Amino acid sequence: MAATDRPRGRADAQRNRQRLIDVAHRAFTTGDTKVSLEAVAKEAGVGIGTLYRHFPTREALVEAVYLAERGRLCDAADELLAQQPPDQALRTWMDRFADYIATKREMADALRALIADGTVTRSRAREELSTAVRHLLDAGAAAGTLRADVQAEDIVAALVGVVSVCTLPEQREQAGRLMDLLMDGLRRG
Amino acid sequence: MAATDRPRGRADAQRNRQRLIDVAHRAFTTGDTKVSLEAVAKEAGVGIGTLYRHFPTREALVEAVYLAERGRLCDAADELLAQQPPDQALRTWMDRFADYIATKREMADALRALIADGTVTRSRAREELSTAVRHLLDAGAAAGTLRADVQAEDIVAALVGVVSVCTLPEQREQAGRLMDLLMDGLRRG
DNA sequence: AGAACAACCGGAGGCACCTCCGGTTAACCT
DNA sequence: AGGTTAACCGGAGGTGCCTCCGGTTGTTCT
Repeated sequence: MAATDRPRGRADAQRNRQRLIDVAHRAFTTGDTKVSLEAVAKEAGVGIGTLYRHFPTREALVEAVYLAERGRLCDAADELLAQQPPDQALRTWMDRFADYIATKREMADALRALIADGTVTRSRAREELSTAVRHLLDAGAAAGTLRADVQAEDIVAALVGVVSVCTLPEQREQAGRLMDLLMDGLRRG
Repeated sequence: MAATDRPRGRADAQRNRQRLIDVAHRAFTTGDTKVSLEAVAKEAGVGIGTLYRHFPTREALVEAVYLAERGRLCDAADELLAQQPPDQALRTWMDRFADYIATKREMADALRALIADGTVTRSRAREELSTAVRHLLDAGAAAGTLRADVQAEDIVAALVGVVSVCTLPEQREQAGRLMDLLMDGLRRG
């Protein structure tokens, strides 16, 4: 019986995986232009094959990189609900979502690919975001301020659509207007 | 004085340009997967350099290919206004827009790139679409059924966002729901 | 017609993506 | 400790994107 309970794979594999995530994180946030995955692999000291085995698609890597931050974003939904009426909380959360994406073009592309590809990609990101939105919508429906016939997945799709189109800083205002419009459609009466 | 009034460049250049458009049109609509521009050039019997000189970006080629069809789509806005109340006309036009894009993933990508890039790309496509939407919005505002404080460019961006996220046939329903939501936000009272 | 030149042609080349598979090695078992 | 093996490693290679520039040709002017 091993002392360690299921080491979950080889040690070198885990080390490489973490190294790749760290390097990618730095490259994504530092770089102003599109990051080359080959460069990430090289800087992490592994071959390109290793990178692709750990992260079969670019999106998979991006998702792993932003796992923690996305968790905080989703948690914020419940926290906002404790401080504001549901409809206001939803609107605030939308801004947080836009902020979250703002510095991470990679993330916007990844999310769009995830939704548009539409394969059975039950991605974790999509799941978490839908759950967060659902909490907000349910609270609003219970309070009577938001419509009850809206699907959380649709709102996530809408938000991803907005940020996919409004990627540049100077388009931030437009994103705000579109989210306002969305809210107008979501309110009751 | 030449009989022809300004031949607009060399004859072979024009021939090649048209050939590229024809081949690309066939390739875009026939192909199920992403089209290789190298393949288009080869099938048109020209070098890749010639293709890129005529169409500096992939978007430029796509725009040229769908010029006529897009013109018809934009004309439809005015025709719809002659047959339906403005708000209904707008909603119908949104469906036409989605249909237009449906068989042309290339077009959706091109439009998104055009809007997101946000450079001074005063593209013809963007211009025409905005004009069509503006007619619909203005008519609705005059009739009092639609809000008057909405910018046509925002609606175009929203529609492009929707179709960028709902590209697959099975996501067509979701696109419809999002457009309904958008309309709810646009109506007055 | 013939010359001169601006415009056009086309492919080689550099970069990045992603796949595939033979060699290597950490983990486990006896 | 030593053997077995499943899992991992990594880079060569095929494809597509896009640029660049020397050679070619249609057009125009005399």
